[in-house]
Amino acid sequence: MGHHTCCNKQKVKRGLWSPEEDEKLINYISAYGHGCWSSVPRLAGLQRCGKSCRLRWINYLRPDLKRGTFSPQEAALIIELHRILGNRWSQIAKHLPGRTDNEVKNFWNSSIKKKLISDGLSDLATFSNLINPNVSFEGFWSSLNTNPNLIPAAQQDQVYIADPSSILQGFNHGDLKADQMNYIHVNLAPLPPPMPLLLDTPSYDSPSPLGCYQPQHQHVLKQEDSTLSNNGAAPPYYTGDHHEVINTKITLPLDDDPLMVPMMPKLCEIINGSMPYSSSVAHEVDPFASFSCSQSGSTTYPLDPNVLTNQMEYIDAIMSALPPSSSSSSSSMSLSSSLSPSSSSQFVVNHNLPSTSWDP
DNA sequence: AACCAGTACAACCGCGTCTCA
DNA sequence: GTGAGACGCGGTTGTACTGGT
Repeated sequence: MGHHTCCNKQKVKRGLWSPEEDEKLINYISAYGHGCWSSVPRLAGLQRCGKSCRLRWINYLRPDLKRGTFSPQEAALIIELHRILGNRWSQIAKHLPGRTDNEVKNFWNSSIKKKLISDGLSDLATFSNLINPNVSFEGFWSSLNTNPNLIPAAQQDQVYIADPSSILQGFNHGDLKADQMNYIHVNLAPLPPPMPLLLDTPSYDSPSPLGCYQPQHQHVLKQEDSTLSNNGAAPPYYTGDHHEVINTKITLPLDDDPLMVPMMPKLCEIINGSMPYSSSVAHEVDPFASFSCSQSGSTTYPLDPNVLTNQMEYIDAIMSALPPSSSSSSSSMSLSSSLSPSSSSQFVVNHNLPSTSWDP
């Protein structure tokens, strides 16, 4: 248990930051930028190590932070992203504008994790309850049985796949990180045929190295702060108070990240039928629709494979489908506003989503 | 009022990765 | 190619706060 190398050189203060220290740091970075963090404390007149300054700035003082409690939509998004990405908090936080990895991690450990454990249910079940607390796990699960695109109910006990990697190879999707294998029994249970690549879809960009196709202008994004860039990949940054999303196309960070799980069929896709079975009509997918359709709603399952060909698009779809958050500066857009002019929804779902409140 | 347990979250730490001389 | 320093990430700890007794 030692200190940072930069802290060994001089006596540094530790512990909570005082308002005066905050002010010094804000003033310095506002005027000069942080540059080399190791030199920031000296130049800013702080008795702190550079690492501590960096952390304080990133997690607390940065002006684009949202702060405040997490909205139900953000909570649901975190749960779903965690299901996909595991404990990669920085990756998760990139999809929650104004939130830091530390904040997301703390929220997970203090609230969500506890709730999942106390409920004694899988994250899947709890997620469905979060989205629509009026739908029981049994009801949610029964909706799986009534989806004509799924395997017969009698086979749904066979959710465990001894060697999921062989299944993934069938999708030509590469490797999985070990901790993500835990989810495969959920994600791949009702396994469809391999997803065909759509090589000549005009609305899609050139293929990524993984063979995925990236939709252009599915969302309109603005990267507001170049310092937040992710090696050129542009996570969805939004324009602060205006809840407005402007500019550019989706890019995928999959290229440089061998740990990123490529296109697995997701439970939501399976449930709402967005798996590759037929149809050439493109449609938008509401990943949450399946969580709210099990009881009284009339549901037509979409059958089109043209969407969600990888997990990042899947995440984007989740974010698009989330209703505007009352407390958030909007990581989420309304579904309608996220629809591209050329693609209209081809499926009918009675959402009947009650307003939910996050009550850990 | 005092104590205690639980909670939230700020901050620290170690380690892996990156950059550059 | 290599080593040192910087950076970034995830796990963990420490502390302030809150509510119950």
